[in-house]
Amino acid sequence: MYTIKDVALRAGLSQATVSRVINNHPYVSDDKKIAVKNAMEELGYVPNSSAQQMRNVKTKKIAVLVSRIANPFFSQLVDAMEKRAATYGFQLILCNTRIDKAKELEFFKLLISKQVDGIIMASVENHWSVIEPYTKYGPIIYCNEYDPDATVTRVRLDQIEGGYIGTKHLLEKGHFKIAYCQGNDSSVSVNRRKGYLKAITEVGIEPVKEWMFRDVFTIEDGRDIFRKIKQLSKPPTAVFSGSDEVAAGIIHEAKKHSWHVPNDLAVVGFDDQPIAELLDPQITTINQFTTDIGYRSMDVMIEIINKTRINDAQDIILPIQLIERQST
Amino acid sequence: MYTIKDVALRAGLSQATVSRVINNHPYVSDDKKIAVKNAMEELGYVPNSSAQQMRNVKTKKIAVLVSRIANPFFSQLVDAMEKRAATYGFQLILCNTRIDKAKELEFFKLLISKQVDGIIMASVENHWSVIEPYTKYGPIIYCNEYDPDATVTRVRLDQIEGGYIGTKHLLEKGHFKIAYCQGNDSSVSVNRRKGYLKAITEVGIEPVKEWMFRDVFTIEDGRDIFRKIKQLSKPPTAVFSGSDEVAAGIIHEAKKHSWHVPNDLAVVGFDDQPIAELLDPQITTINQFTTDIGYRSMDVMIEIINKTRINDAQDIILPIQLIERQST
DNA sequence: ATCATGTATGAAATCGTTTTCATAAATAGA
DNA sequence: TCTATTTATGAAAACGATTTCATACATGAT
Repeated sequence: MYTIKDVALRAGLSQATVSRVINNHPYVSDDKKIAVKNAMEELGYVPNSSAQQMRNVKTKKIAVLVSRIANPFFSQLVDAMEKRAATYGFQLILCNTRIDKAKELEFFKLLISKQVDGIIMASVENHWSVIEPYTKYGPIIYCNEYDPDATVTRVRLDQIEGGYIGTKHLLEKGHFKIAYCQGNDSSVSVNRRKGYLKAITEVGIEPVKEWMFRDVFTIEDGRDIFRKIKQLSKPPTAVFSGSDEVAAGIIHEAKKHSWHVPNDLAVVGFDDQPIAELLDPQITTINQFTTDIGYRSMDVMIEIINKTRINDAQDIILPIQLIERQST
Repeated sequence: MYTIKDVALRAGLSQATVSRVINNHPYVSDDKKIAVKNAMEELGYVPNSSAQQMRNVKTKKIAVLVSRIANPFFSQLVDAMEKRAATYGFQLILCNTRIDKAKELEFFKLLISKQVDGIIMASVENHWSVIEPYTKYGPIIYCNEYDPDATVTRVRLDQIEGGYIGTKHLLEKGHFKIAYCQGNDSSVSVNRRKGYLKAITEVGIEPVKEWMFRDVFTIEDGRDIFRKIKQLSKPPTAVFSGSDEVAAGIIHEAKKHSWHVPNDLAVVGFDDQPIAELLDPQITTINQFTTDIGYRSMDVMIEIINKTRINDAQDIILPIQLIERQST
């Protein structure tokens, strides 16, 4: 394992000069520059990152918090983030919080101990008041999560609008009994519900408690939802589900019980995942332009790290779009 | 930002004693131990990782190379790896090689510059002879990739068997004209093809060049394959596709062109992804037990890092299983 | 009482870089 | 020609931890 000392020795120069070449500082003559580069090449020398970081060089690492990378929405999002990060020479540290508050907090240690230059929170479990103290250790931004209290940049979609246009679409299709599924009480869910409620109350419909489902995340959860709906004395005729996975579960189970989608039950998904187009019937869904959110969040984070942008309480809102297919 | 010096000052002790408490070394009296812990607590002190790593403390980070995290097989695999890594206090650095040899080599710098304790290669682009020189900088293992030359631990599935049982299944269903799809020439693809060829030649069938498709990865590629098959003067009656995504593309496009699956065209997938169960018809596929490969690889890597296992040319082979559904 | 051993602590060296400071040579301006 | 500035280089300090070395006090055996 070679150090800068070895390179200096081999080039017949001082460590300082080698360091200057590495960080291409001015005032190094061309011949020495070449001598150093040759020595580095010959030894296969790569600077020890820990030593560099001790001198306040950036780690070029960014932690990305997601609840679970196996969720296609997140894996697509992270894929986009990684792609953009790589073009700037940054690495991603993958942090699965698994919807666990304590686990989420643990990851902030990466910032305190200077293992990362910043944190992108693509999922957030804790309230802002508990996250805020960590901001003094480095930049934290929100991605796809919205907390009005958070005094940092929030790259996100208008989830209220998402809930609104999805529900509105069902209303226009003639449905008045619309169920609503959500995961946990994240800002995303809360805002989508606001949109849903806005749409139905606009036309004078009261929300029905039995049609509001919580903690619905997976395909299997979707199947459960269908079974529950089927057992209701007054079942809804449409469901606004929180994701395409849930929608797929509902639709698949409905077919198994010989319900016709959309005639017996209309279903709206969310995310426009590949599966939405493949299922029979194809799923009407809401496109979140995942790749764009990923790119944009990473751009913002890198700008903040490079100090070409300040991290204030600012919303960057990206568009959202209904894609009508066969499930409604 | 507090340092060990601040903690020492506050506790009225030396840095050495504080360090001893952090690394719980023996020979520290209980009262001082408590004093140090209180001081650390009060200041919210977390040791600077770079400084620790300078003294050869482990980084507790492992790089995972995959071709693309958005591929559900990889995101599931990485999810499992992260879960297991977290229980040992390790973080994952996500490296998307995007099937690029140069990009793959870049990631080895993480090892040379001591930013990670080891590398798990869940995809490999370069030949072993170019990877081998990096092994002197730290442990590298293969996961789900098989290179007989590689003199490191390889956690993998018997892909020859996978290709064999999938093809055999089609033969038993009465198909003799079986097409074969693969991605690039990775060890996985090469071995599966061996299994495919073994199965057909066993019953005296000659491989047909027009039925061997390459560079097939995505749902869209699957659709292409169907269109190509449809145009053939002598089309196959069955396809062994490289993944459930490809299978889904083929099946979906076939339905669109009013071909009946499996009567007009039988399709075998690979991976047993969620989609395999949701599609109509459901996809007959081969289960790779992704979670198990992830867990096992991470166990092996951590054992090697902890020096409780040596990293020799050893194969750890996990089982593989055919799941018969409706597409065959 | 004396010596060996085990326990407890701190001063200072160390890890591999970057940066400051000092100094010397080269160039430019008068 | 003389001074001021720019260019070029190296010695040594600094970053924040861990570890070695030295030292001192207890304890126990003789």
